[in-house]
Amino acid sequence: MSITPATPAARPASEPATAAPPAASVAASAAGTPAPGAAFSPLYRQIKGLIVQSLDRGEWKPGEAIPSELDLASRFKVSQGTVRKAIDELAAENLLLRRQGKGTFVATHHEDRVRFRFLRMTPDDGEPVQSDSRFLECRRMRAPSEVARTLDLRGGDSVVQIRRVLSFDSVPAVIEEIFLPGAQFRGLTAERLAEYTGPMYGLFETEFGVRMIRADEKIRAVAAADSDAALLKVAAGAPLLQIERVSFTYEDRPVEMRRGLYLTTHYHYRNSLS
Amino acid sequence: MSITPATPAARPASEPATAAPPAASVAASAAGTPAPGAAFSPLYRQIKGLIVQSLDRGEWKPGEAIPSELDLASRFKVSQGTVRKAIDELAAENLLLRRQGKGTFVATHHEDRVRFRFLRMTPDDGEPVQSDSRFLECRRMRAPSEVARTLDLRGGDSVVQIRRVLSFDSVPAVIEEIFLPGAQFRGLTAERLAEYTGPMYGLFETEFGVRMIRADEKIRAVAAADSDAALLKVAAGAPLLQIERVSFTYEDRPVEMRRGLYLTTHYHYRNSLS
DNA sequence: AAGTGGTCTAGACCACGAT
DNA sequence: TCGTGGTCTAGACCACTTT
Repeated sequence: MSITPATPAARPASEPATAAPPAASVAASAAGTPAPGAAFSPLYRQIKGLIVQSLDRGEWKPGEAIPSELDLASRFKVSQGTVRKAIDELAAENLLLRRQGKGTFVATHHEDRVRFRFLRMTPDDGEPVQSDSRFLECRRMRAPSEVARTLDLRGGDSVVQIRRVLSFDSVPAVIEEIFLPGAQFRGLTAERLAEYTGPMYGLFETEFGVRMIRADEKIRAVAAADSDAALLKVAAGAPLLQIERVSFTYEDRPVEMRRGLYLTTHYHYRNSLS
Repeated sequence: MSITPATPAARPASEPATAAPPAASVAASAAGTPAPGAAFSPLYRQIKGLIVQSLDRGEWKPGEAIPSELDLASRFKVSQGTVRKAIDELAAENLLLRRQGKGTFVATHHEDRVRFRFLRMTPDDGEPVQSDSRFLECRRMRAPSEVARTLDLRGGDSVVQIRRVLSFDSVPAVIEEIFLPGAQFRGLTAERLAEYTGPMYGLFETEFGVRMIRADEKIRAVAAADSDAALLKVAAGAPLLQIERVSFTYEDRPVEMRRGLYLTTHYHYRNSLS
């Protein structure tokens, strides 16, 4: 990234009167003479990076509007079209949300549309049901090696371990174990979790400034262990859907590791391939 | 769709000398005066529809290049930018594939990149392994009511039923049952299937002109029935991943219904949420 | 009426691949 | 060298929302 927030477009102060705009050459010079093997980065992608940086450092909060395209264009000293293309990509990645006539907004987990992208369990018949969660555990511990590895922590770093049971219509259907980096979730307690109503990622976002953007999942069918079977009120050995999820925030930094066991007799995991 | 293939851009033959191009008004007039409640459809989306029609009727075959942006622009009597935006969306939906310097190509299941979007089973360690399939059945029958419903067929229409076992490293790991509309798959026999090497969707595409674009899946954990357990060489009741898939071709027409049972002791289903 | 994002055009130039 | 897609700009106008 050769364009810095301080001097957004480090370009030669060319005369604006120039008939043929040296557009692409500006991008090339801004990106510096590309070293052999260095990837060419178009202007709009650099602008995109700057916007992500601003999102990351919380310059605009989830739910808020970001500056208009023309504002950003003048701030970065590029044309509106270039800003537009940067925002287009960010909107396609669901980091931003465009609303014609109103502005462009930072996506938030407090909206259903965002929430259902990360909540894939659906009742076989009928509409989504409100889930209610009972917390079994919420404690701090040194990160187990596997957790440290996937969350990119050092061996001795602390993590928060959460265990909970989710029920649909008062029927227990999900067991979840969650690991979060302790440093980013100071003050997270069982009470905070219990008293909060709404999506968990919403809590992370508003209370701890950590926004989940993307997640990778590994899905398997497993037999219920005795303890899990008891919590879900099924026979030991009953088939359960196991989902291991690693969630990422801006710039692909991992911030959550989650293992869920799902009873799928009346619910299924929906997915779309394309 | 008010622009027809015959008269692509049914616009008033305005003088090209006009300084201020009546671009947007053209789109509006092309779309007709929108009835109250009728959605406004921008020009590039109408162009996109025309391109999809051409793809659908096989004007350009999978793997082939479509005409250049300038060619399409002059064919449709719009600017290159408008064609570009239409193609951008089609590329984002994986119907087309852009290659700088070479052209824009119709996506094909004979490419790995496309194939792995529909093949989500991955070994826990190591790289993807070639699967080999044994066909248990391939016969024609009247569509069962559930199949007829999801494939949008009439009650008495014929379907092809295929049953097969997939093995990784000679270890049986998947049982699949597939239903296809008989009318679109005339001449599909067990022999044709057995002698064909490569992805099944590739066969559908080149032999029957049916291109899979998108699929919806419902995923569950189930206990292995006796017959399935025997095929997979596991104990009855063993947990299996069950995936029900409905695949769609152009214009969202359903063309395949598939039910798979997966042994996930050494493999998992990978997914990315965003 | 003013401000925002959305569409459309036209033209210049760059990066890439084939010739 | 040429043709392809890719980037960038500038300007006009449309659609939607709020004032």
